[in-house]
Amino acid sequence: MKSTEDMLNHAMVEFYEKLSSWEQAVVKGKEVSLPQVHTVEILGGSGPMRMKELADKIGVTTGTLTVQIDKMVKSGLVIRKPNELDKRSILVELTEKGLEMFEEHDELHHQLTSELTVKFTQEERELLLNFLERVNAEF
Amino acid sequence: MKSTEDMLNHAMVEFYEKLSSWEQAVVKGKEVSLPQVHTVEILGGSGPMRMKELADKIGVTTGTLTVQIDKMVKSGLVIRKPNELDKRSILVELTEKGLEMFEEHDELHHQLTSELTVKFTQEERELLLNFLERVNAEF
DNA sequence: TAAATATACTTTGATAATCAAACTATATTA
DNA sequence: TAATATAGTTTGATTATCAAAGTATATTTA
Repeated sequence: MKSTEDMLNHAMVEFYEKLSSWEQAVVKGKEVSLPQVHTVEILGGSGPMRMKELADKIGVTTGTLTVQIDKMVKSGLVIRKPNELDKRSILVELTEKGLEMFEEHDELHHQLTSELTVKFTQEERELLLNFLERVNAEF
Repeated sequence: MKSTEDMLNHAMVEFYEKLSSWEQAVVKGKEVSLPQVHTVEILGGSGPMRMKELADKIGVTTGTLTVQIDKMVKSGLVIRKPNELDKRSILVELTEKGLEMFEEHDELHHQLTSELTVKFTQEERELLLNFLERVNAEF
């Protein structure tokens, strides 16, 4: 008999794997790459961010990110903004077009979330939200 | 005021992003690549699997997967097994060494899960497990 | 304060990952 | 049986990625 912790661990990994596959499938066939959507997703959720911080979140070096952001600037998704607080760094920010892409993508996530919790009562949804927020706070 | 659904959606995406960063950080500096760990994770969780199915889960073409599996066979993590039920396909299976890597990696996940739910009561953990299992079932 | 060290980002050159398309073999459908 | 579909591999070209070196600004240390 497996412990609750084992099963919880397994369920979390499974959820992650499935979301990962879903994300891959959603991006497939679009003109933007997965890392680019990932970037839009992060900037849309957290606002303008330094290169280093963004690179860490995505899991690439700043060298790699520089060329990726170059492309995204060229395609009009983001802009580089000087950071007055620390002139070594710069801030990457979504453009209007980037924000639109974020909102489109977020809408897909929203639909997915609805589908995944279609059999939940409103009370259960609120409880799940509470749990996830507490889990995220520990990260 | 945002709706519960909006917030739930946001919390799910945030959880996914954080787990994604964590995974990246855990693999960093190891001799295996992220896709390889991903493969080990999937095979460890679901057992032997056809190339096509595995490629879909990871989000790459079978061509890409063939060369990745070649490397993993060479490094002793997996083997190819004939599939008697359909001779066009083959099954990819973890070796003893691959299983060890899975268990090592799973232990890290286990630790993480413990940390993330450290402030949960046993009852809450069971409820979260129930929710996640229901969410996973809808996917 | 001045010098030394650290951090943020970019550039460059080499390596590795990825894809689409062509190819082989087996299954399924007409 | 013939035609079509599916699973996997190979190949050649493209793209992504990294490590290391270079530039500029901050921070620390002597």
